[in-house]
Amino acid sequence: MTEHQQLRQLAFFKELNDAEFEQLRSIVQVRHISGGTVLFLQGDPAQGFYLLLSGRVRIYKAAPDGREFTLHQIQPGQMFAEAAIFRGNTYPANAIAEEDSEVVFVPKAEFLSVVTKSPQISVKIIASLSAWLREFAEKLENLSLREVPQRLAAYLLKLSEGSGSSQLDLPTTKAKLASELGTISETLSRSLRKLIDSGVISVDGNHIEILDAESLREIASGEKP
Amino acid sequence: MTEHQQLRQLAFFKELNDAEFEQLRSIVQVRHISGGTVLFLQGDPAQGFYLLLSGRVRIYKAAPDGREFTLHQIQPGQMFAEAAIFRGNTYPANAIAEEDSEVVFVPKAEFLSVVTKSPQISVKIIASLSAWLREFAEKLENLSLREVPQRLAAYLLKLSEGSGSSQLDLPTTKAKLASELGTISETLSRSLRKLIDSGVISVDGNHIEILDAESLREIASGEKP
DNA sequence: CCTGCTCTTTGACTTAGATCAAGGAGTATT
DNA sequence: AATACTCCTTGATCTAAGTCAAAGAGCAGG
Repeated sequence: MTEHQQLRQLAFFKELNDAEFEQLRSIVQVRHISGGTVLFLQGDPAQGFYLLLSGRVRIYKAAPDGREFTLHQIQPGQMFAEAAIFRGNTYPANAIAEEDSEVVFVPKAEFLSVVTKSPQISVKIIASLSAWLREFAEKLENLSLREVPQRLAAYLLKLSEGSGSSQLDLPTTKAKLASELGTISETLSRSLRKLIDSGVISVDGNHIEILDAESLREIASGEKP
Repeated sequence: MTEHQQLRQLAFFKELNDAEFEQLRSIVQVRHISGGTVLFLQGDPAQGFYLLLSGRVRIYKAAPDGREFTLHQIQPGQMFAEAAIFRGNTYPANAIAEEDSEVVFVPKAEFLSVVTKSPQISVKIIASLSAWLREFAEKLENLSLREVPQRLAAYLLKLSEGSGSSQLDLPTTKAKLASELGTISETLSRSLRKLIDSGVISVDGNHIEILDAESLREIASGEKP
């Protein structure tokens, strides 16, 4: 597949006409990022935003003592850091490639001149920002109003709904998952153990099977302590 | 001031030409909301978004047991619930008028047909969503990586920067502030007491004076325990 | 196969902050 | 001025979850 085709397939570019597409294509860069590379750090001047083509990128906040909170795991096809170029002049979080990845980098200045003329692109941006917002609102709700076992149960249910199966594979290490749930690996480990011991799930490495979806739902909704 | 003038002054409408303004004006409704009225609840079908003209509206998440977390206090001139009409079909949180308020309600369907044609409006929406996103990211960082005294110190500093003075007035009750900081009034009360006892601030009702901004900054950044 | 990794689990302990309970303190209502 | 509010503070516990420490489990490289 040529780079042209690869770009054209992205949801972001799909609904553009050829002229708009060529205009954007001329300003973007495809970058190959090796696993472990930091794309940007919180506070860096925001010079553009990204679209993930392949691989995995993690967006996270970090505390001075090394603790981290994962805001989002970017999936191929998603854009990220788009808010940074519209408000404030710095990235509001850190981004790291968790494995070898390909990204499209869209420089800020050139993009802004395109976006003000193209309602189609604006709508894409708006949709993406809205999705982020919804996810963040949910994460805020989780952190402030729900405890770890509840968050874990909700996370597992969501994963299994996504795959449409009671079998699921954790997309990351458990340590990373803990950081996404706003806790640490030890606490996650204990929460998983509780679920295992009460017969709700079974765990083999990163593979999990939901044995009692009903109970899991009750735990997620807070009905079950 | 006529309603026409009042609307025209809103940042949201300011940069539109007369034709665009009239088009929008014909679809929006100005509503008078008395204090304590719930505008919408999480899960309600999203029929439109709002602009706050006057008064105060609080956006919050609620737990079944009555606990609440305040996502945002809307200030006059700001829009809210705009994400709801672009992604998902329900409001993702609750909204309540904290005092008598005037809002502009913009119905979803009519607005969507306007937005796809107007890059100016799109950019307004994008800017607002980006601002929300930044704030939510900061709140997530606070909840997951910082403890209550740190959050409180950062909040006070922000307020005083906003007013450009070491004197400041809390915009809400302390109970509401606690809910915004992700804690409860008892804990907030104790955190304030610690700051008072160490001579960093003085408190008289809802009025606070920052006596030692340097220490407050150190507490906010986590240098000082 | 051993050695040294990283990731994970489990146990013992500590702690920030929530909960429960009891008063104040200010303000409005009668 | 007495009553009844709402809001706030303080004290005494309780508990979820973080910290510290150690050991198991799986893997990669020599």
